[in-house]
Amino acid sequence: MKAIVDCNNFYCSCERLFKPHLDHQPVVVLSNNDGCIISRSDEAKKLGVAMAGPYFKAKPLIEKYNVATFSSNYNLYGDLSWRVMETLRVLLGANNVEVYSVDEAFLNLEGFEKENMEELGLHIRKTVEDWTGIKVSVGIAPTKVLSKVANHLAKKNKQATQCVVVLDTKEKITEALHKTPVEEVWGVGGQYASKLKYGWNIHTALELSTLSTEFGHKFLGGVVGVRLIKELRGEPTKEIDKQLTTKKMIATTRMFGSPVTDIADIREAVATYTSRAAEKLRRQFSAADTVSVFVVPKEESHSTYFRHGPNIGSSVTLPVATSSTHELIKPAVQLVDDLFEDGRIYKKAGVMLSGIVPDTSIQSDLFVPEKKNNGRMLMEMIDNINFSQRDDVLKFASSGTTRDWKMRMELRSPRYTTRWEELFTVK
DNA sequence: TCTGGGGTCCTAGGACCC
DNA sequence: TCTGGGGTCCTAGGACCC
Repeated sequence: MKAIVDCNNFYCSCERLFKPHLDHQPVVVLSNNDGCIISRSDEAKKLGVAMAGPYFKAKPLIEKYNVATFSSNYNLYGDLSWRVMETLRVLLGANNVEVYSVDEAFLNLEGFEKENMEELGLHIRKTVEDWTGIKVSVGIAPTKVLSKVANHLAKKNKQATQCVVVLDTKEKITEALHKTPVEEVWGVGGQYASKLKYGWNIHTALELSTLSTEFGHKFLGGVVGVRLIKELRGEPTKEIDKQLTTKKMIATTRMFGSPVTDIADIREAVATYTSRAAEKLRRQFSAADTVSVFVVPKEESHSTYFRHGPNIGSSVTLPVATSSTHELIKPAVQLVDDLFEDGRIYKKAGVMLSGIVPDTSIQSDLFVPEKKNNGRMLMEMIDNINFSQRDDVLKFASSGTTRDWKMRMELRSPRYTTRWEELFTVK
């Protein structure tokens, strides 16, 4: 059996942890630049605040009902996420925990099968809440896709289920699938959902599970669709179980806080993003040989639908893969100079690292003199200090200090758990 | 006026090779 | 009169996830 543990309204819960007076009050958390709403408390959902909708559109509703609103505080969320995942690792063993996202983890429950699954689920939920203060929902079923279905049902009816749903018999699975609209199935997005409903009159997960795998192959993304249907039927598929350990691409991209016209600002931003991407690279003990940079100019929008402008990008392949920040910054900034056009207004830039290989087996190049690996120790030292603070305390000079392009974060709460000077005080 | 920032996988089609 | 077939690698684009 497999389980998914999912934090309830994670970012909102993190904010509430230090503001207990907000329990049972509507709360929302905004994306970078305070652009979109990315987390809503149950109360905010009930008021009709739209998920992933732009903040400015929801503002009248938010002000009318006095919804508590926060900018994203990733230092806080990252630290609490780490605590939740550690708790799961203590409970089930690190090998049985697959962190899927900041607020979700899959659990392998083989070896725990003999115990009562319901009890196990309740125990997990209670322990995580006791140790971290974060409420979670648990879905348990034979496959990952079905455990997601179980988790949805747990969240939909928190009172009755106590946030734990187990699908361990054919009858329970059939009933659960019958109650689940097709668009709520993990792996069915907007495109497939409307095709299924309006094209083929498929409305529930149960109906979807009865379709042939050939149908899945033809209309739901090839082998992806085949896996989806099999998993819904309770047949685990190997590919979906494979844990992703090292990333094949690492990106850091941001909208600017305000539009930028000065190449110096873009150079600084790209240098900063490169530092961040290189850190991610070193965290997974990898090196990269390809650096890509893109910029996005601001464009007039005439359509009523929101569209991102085109990315104008370019990339360069280095003779040798590296994970050193300074070796990656140089080509990245060079690419900015190639791409930048005087007189244009830019709203976003990004850096992507690819051609990723393990750091230990970097292919050496005959024509590049072998370097002493003294940069590595420096990098590790910087990473350790910055990680302990969950922020950049140390950075490269090319990242700049003026930061005209930096994000807006007007409503951010204190970094309670990672900064001494922002510790929570008890009166 | 104001719409995030990561990632993944898959397919199709073109270039190129033998 | 006759004009293969199979393989690899790369890129772009589409779909999905949180």
